[in-house]
Amino acid sequence: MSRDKKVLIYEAALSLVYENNDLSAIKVADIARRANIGKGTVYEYFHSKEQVIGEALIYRIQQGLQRFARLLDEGLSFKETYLAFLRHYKAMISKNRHIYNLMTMNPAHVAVHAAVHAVIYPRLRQLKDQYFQLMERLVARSVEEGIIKPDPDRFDWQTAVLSSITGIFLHQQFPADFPHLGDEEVLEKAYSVYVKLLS
Amino acid sequence: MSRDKKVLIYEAALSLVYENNDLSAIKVADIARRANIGKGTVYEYFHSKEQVIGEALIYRIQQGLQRFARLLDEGLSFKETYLAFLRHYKAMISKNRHIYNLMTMNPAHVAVHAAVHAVIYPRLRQLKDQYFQLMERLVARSVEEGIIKPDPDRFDWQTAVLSSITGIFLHQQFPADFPHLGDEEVLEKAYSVYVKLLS
Amino acid sequence: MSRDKKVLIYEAALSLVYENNDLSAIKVADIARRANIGKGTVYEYFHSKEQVIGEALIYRIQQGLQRFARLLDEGLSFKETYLAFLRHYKAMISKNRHIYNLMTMNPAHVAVHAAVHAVIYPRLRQLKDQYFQLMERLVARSVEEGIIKPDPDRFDWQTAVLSSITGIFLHQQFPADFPHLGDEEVLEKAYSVYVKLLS
Amino acid sequence: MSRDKKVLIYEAALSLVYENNDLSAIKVADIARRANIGKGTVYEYFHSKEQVIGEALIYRIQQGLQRFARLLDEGLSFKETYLAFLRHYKAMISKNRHIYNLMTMNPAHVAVHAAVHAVIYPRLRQLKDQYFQLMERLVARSVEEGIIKPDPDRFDWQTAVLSSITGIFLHQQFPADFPHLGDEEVLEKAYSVYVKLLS
DNA sequence: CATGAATGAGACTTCATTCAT
DNA sequence: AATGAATGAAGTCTCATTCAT
Repeated sequence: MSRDKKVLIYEAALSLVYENNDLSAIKVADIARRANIGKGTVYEYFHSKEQVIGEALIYRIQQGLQRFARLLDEGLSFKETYLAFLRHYKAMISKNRHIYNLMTMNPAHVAVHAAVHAVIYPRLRQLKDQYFQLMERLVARSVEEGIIKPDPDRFDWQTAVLSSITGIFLHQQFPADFPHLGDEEVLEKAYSVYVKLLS
Repeated sequence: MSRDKKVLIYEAALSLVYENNDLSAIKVADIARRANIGKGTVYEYFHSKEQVIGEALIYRIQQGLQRFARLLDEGLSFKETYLAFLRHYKAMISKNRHIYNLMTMNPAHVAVHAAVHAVIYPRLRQLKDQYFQLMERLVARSVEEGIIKPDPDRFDWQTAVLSSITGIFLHQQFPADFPHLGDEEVLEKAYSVYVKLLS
Repeated sequence: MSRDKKVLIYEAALSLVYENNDLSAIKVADIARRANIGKGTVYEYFHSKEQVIGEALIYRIQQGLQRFARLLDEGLSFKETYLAFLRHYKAMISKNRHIYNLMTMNPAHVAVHAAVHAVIYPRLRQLKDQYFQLMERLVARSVEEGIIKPDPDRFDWQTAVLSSITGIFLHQQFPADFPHLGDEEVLEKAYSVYVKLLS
Repeated sequence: MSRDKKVLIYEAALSLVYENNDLSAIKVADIARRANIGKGTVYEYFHSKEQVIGEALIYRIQQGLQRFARLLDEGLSFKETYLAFLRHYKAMISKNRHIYNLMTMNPAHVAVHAAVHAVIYPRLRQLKDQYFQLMERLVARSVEEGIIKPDPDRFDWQTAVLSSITGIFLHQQFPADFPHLGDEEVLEKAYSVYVKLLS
């Protein structure tokens, strides 16, 4: 019961995260209203607003990891898997714009409220490791299929994956700059970035 | 005199942006204290806190653009110029961690307070165009020097540049993951990402 | 429950209106303290300070109208009713001096803060109409009793009533100027003003 | 020189009093701008904002008294003088509406900021006496001309004069209620109120 | 368990007043 | 004498959190 209610609150908080683009603009009252519960009830399950949002973000990341793990188990080819992975990223990015926009222009932009960060940080490191472990399985598959050279450097393949994602971001953020490029073409390009960097 | 005082306030605000990692956590009182002026003085020069922070960010971006433009005029080789550009980025990123950290793990993270964004947005587009125009000059130089293939696609070279930066980010954020890589090696790798993607 | 708390706040605000003689000098903190509630609670029931004060004034006017209506239903003679009406006015005036004082000396004096006025205005017109409708009933009674001429002009009887009130004001404001006049004599004079103007 | 500058500031303040309908909404910066002088200059001539506004009001009242005195010396008939007096009142009222509107509906409305009042009060009493002395001369003339009964009671003639003014107010505030009445007719009615009450 | 009314700390912003020029 | 940049006290309003029901 307690588990369900927590998830209900997570989903409410996340839907607001997607809409607001600024974590500190999210109010406890909003979360409660979105979840159709009383404001006080939120505090039956969490100590603070920051804990709600922080845990909600972690919850979403974990979902992404599970989905990624399931995708890896489907036995698809590397390319199919990689494209599915990128498509998922694309979908997530589209829920919350502005991110890339500001980031590339000036690194002096900001990610999360310090208090939320304090909640997330201890578990984020571990989630990141899980994430890259899954990614490593995917990379291994591309080696097995002979698509890239064997035994790529850890830094190189991580850069390669992030570069693929970067292309996706770029297209998503400034579609008007690339009228000649359709969604599928961008995915192909992103795939080819990976291949080029690791061949 | 108005100009000097505004710059004083910009610098105070930016120093807090670097420290705080969350724009809405910055208080006008902090900015004033940091600038060694009274709270009310801030409002002699700006209409709102959001305007202060928004314009301060734009000010910093413009500084970066000027610096980039000067760098391009120094007549260095492409590689020297590109590495200098990446070094500058690296320095800026180091002032404000967390950005990449959260962004790559989950795009459901957030950039700026809506009110700040409203101040920035109208001018950001234009600054981005200037930025990419300068970048285009740099790319052209790499073509002239025969380092990459002629006439690269707009999307491809933008992706290539951003991928170089991505590698820098990665190393900066998780140095512990790459104990074998020194700063200069990472810059070389970032350079080679650009070359590989556009050859 | 919302209703009771609103009335509590109205009464607190009105007691301050009576004391302060300047609406914009009233602070939300004062209202809250007077009502024995927290500052924030005021904002649970009202959007702004101006709304509190504006609605409180309307509330008091409505009370006066209800009282007036009840008085009319008591079946007293015209003179008894009219004197009771004037006595009530007198009591209200005594709560807030200065009004007449300044008004008659120079019309360049001011009534209410613009923001309060914006709250009041839309409903004030309607309340005024109710007020004059009740007054019309009273006037009709004086006709029935043969005290004044039938079918008095609207402007004339309104002027007559206000002139009665004016006498009351005058006595209230400058009692030292009229040491020979007791309260009841003034009421008699005010009554006779009405009769003289409409006979 | 000092005198001229003070008058300049008085006029600026008064023009704002007429516009604002709420004394505490008037800012020193506004007064200075309106007078085309620096904000600091205001404080060369006055100790506080309240002193500026308070003295400006007194200045205007004194002007009215002088004008009234001059009018009395013109040797016009009582009726001509009385109508001229009422016309002047009418003109002043029209500069600042809302006054009557609120006053008659609820005496719980407010006149002036307490601090302004403190400036005005000591001199207002004396001005009022001057005002009623002039008025007494006017009343005496109506006796001489045989328009009213000799030796009217002080309270009665003050009430009569104020009742005349009340009619003017009424018409000014709610012109839509009296479409059948023109400006001159109202003045005639106001005159006749005086006559009826004192005959 | 669930609620939401009540709270008050804390942030933004205004503006009368000062004072160095 | 005149100025207006600088100031900070003071006031409005928000919202996370509590707690009695």
